[in-house]
This record gives sequence, C-alpha cells and structure tokens, in this order.
Amino acid sequence: MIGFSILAKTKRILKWQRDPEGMRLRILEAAKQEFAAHGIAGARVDRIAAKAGANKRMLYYHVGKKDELYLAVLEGAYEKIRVEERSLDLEHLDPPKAIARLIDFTWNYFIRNPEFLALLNTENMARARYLKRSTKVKSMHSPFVEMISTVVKRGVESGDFVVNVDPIQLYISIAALCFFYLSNSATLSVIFGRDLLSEDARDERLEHMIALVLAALTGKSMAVFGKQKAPKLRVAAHSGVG
Amino acid sequence: MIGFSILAKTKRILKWQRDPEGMRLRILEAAKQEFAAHGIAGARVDRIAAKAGANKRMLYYHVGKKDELYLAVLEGAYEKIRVEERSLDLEHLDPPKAIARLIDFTWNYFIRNPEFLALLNTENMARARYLKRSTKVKSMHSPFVEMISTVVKRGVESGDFVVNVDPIQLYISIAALCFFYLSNSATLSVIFGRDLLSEDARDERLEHMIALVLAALTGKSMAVFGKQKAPKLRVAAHSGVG
DNA sequence: ACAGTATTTATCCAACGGGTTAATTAATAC
DNA sequence: GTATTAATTAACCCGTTGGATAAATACTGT
Repeated sequence: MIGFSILAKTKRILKWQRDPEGMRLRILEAAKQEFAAHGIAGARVDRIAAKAGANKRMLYYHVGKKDELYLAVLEGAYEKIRVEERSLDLEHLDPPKAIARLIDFTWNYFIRNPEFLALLNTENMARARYLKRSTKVKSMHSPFVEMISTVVKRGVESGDFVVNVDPIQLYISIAALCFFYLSNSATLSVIFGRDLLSEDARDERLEHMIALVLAALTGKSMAVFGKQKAPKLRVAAHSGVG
Repeated sequence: MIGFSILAKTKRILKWQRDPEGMRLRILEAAKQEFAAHGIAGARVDRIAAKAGANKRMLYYHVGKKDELYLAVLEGAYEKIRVEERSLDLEHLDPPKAIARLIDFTWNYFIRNPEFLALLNTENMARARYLKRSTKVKSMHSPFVEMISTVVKRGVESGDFVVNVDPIQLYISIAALCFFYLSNSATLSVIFGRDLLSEDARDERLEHMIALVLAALTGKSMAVFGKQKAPKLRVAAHSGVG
C-alpha cells in the first residue's frame, strides 16, 4: 500500500511497508463496500484493490478469488451482527419494553449497516448458494429467536401479551418491517415522491413499527399510531452511529 | 426465431417468418427472466437472445441496448401489478375483511410473480436510477394507498378499528411483511434450517400476517396466532396461480 | 551481513461480453 | 413480377475483466 502520490526522491522513504493483517482488513472492507454497492457480478476486482490501496494480486494472496472474497465478506457480515445481537439484553425488561427495544435495535442496526442489507439481497438473488456452502454462518445462530421466545412467554404469563405468537414468525416480521423499508427506500421514495430516509420519516417509521407490533401483542393500542410525531421514544440506541 | 433443430431439407420450411410483435414480447419476457435471475450486471445479452429464440441483434432492433431493455422490463413489471391492483375491489367489504383481502392479494401476487420481487431488489441496488428516469412508472400510482385510506376511515367510524393508522405506513408494512419473507426466503431457509416455501409454511405465514395486522387494527386478537394451523381462510385468491 | 521467506509490485493475456456493421431474406406495394 | 421496405441473420470488433506469472522488495532469524 502506501499511496505516495507525491514523489519522494529518497529511496528509503519510498519503500513500502508490510502489514498483512491490516492489508487483509482493508481488502475485506473494500470488498464489502464493492459487493454491497454492485452485487457479485457487478463488483470489480480492480476497484476493490484500488479502494483497499492495494495491488490486485493482494486479493488473491490474502483472501482468494472473487467468489472466496465474497464469501469472506458475507461471513464477516453475519459474524458482526451476531456479535451485536448477543450484546442485547432483554431479560430484565418488561415484555413490551423488551419488544420495543428489539425493534429499535434491529432498525438502528440496519440503518448503521446498509451494506448488510445489500449483501443479504445479493445473497438471496444468488439463492443463498454461498450461504449454503458456509458451515461457519450456519453455525452462528441468532440469539433473537430464543430471546423472543422467552419474552413472549413472560408476556403471556404476566398478562401483558394477549397472544401467543410463534417467535420465528415474529422475528421475521420485525426484521421484515425494518428491512423492507430501508432496503427499498430508493424505489419507495420515487413512488411516493418524498424522501423516506429523512430524519423525520425515519422517526415516524420506527414509531409506527413499534406501535403496530405492540398493539398486536398487547391488544392495547395507543389511540393514533404512525401519524403524529410524539417525543422521540429512543429506546436505548446502540453505541456507535457509524 | 423458429428454432428448427430438426433439419428440414425443403427450403420453403426452413425459412424464418416475421413476427415483430411476438418477437418483442418474447424478448421482453426473456429479459425479465434474465434480469430477475442475475441482476443488471449479471444479465447476459446473449442469454436473453437465446432464451427469446432470437438473434442478439434483434434485442437492439426491437427494444434497445441492455439499459433500455432493463428499463422496459421494469416498466412492464410495474404496469402489470398496477393493473391487477386496480382490479381489487375493497369498497364493499367490511374493513377487517378488506384488510385481510389486501394482504392476501399482495402475498399471492408476490408468490405468483417472483421476478417482480427480484426486479425491485435489483432496482433498489441501483438506487432507483432507472425508476427516476421513467416518467411512465412515476405516473402509475398505486390505488392501494387511497383504498387503504378509505377502508381505515370506514373502520374507525364503524368501530371495527381502534386506531387511525397512516395509510402509507400501513401499505409499506403490509408489503414489507410479504416481500421480505419471500424475497429473503433463501437465506432465511438456510438460517432456520427449514423450507419456508413449503405449502404449509406459506399458509402459516399468511395467517400470521393477517392476524398480526388485524390484531393491531382491531384490538381484538385471535387468542393464538401464527402457531397452529387453522382451516385455510383463503380470502379470495386471485385468478391464476402462476 | 546474509540467507531465506513473506509480502508486495509490475505486467501480461486469454476469454468474455456488449455493441456494431453488413449482408440476406421475407413481406408489401405497385 | 419487380422494386421497396421491414425484419432477421451472420460475422466481427474491441474494450473490459478475472486471473496468472514473474520479478522485486521488505522483514526475520542467525
């Protein structure tokens, strides 16, 4: 690496330095951006190299060919979200708050990691061909299903929840509400003729989703939902805003 | 066109016939399949030609270059769903039934037209670059927002609905619940280790979605939702099953 | 200081893929 | 029947792109 665009005469200074781990990380990061932005077929190996400040040969040396690069990126993406998911503690919250927090986390994670959405879409267009091949990802179970399961159980027992929903269905539904809105915001914004990613629009959406799910679970709906803008009920957004 | 793989000696029979309109349709259909399966960058012009039983030159003659081919496909896809949407009559149904029917339609349309989902994903990966360019699509408004608006109004007046939800948010949420499940079924199936597209799984999902939304709107949730399999409540599936 | 290895650079190339050009043939009009 | 136009075929062009090969340079241990 080391992009000395300024020519330094001294041989000593011109010389590049070694940094295998750093290089590998930069390559994977660049690849993530590239695959997320262009999909597998649209991704360009040369662009990845350029973005990583590396020579193209480095990709093959440190990771592998295009396929393998993509798989590494995909696995990294799953790894990352699983780690963050595990850090979410819903046990000590009362059931409605726990669900709200779950939605809030999912929403903000997606907002903070738009490449993750793109990668999932790409992988689904490939009919999960790479995911199937990856024992690594298959072994990384999301803790959310289990978390939801216990929260729902507690909610039913305490009388907070009036229904006994299948945790997997609920998990998918929450992901769906967040994912679709963000993943399809480009086309939806055109169709509706307004910016769905503005701060206000996003706040409104989060409110709507929480109200919708909680209303369904508790039976007690807050009179009007999704329309007005109440004071932000930021339910413990996660650390970084990256 | 006319793929005589069998060699017919007679000159008369060997000769190709003209069929501009048919050719154009076959090209667009082939292109739809190709773009849906591989995205824009992954699509191969030669494959489209082959699938259409045409010469590559025909694509350029009848439609245009790759870009234009894609845009034509996208516009066709929107046109098609808008037409079907308009054929849906929710006016004479009582509000809960109307919402259920709306969900049912959306769900089944997506199942019958998987390419539509793929095209939308592709277009969103392109940040709606083509949609923005298309005055055609932008002029084709979905009647659903208006329909939902009146249904919700009626529901609130009749007392069926206890909340006054923003119709656009509800529209997006319903689309989200259906879209995400189907669009991401490949990866979700791997993650959960079971086939989410089996007949049973699909029925279960439809039930869950309807129960979820209606519970939120009416405040009256059916005791257990999403878990058991009640007798199919097929709410007037649309004609073809694609 | 030097040998050996790990990392990085500098070129190269064969296949692919989108798009074009020119020739051929069917329908249509006269 | 013949000229004209519309549709279709066949062949080619050329920039792009993934991947490979070989050479150079920085570290490491001795």
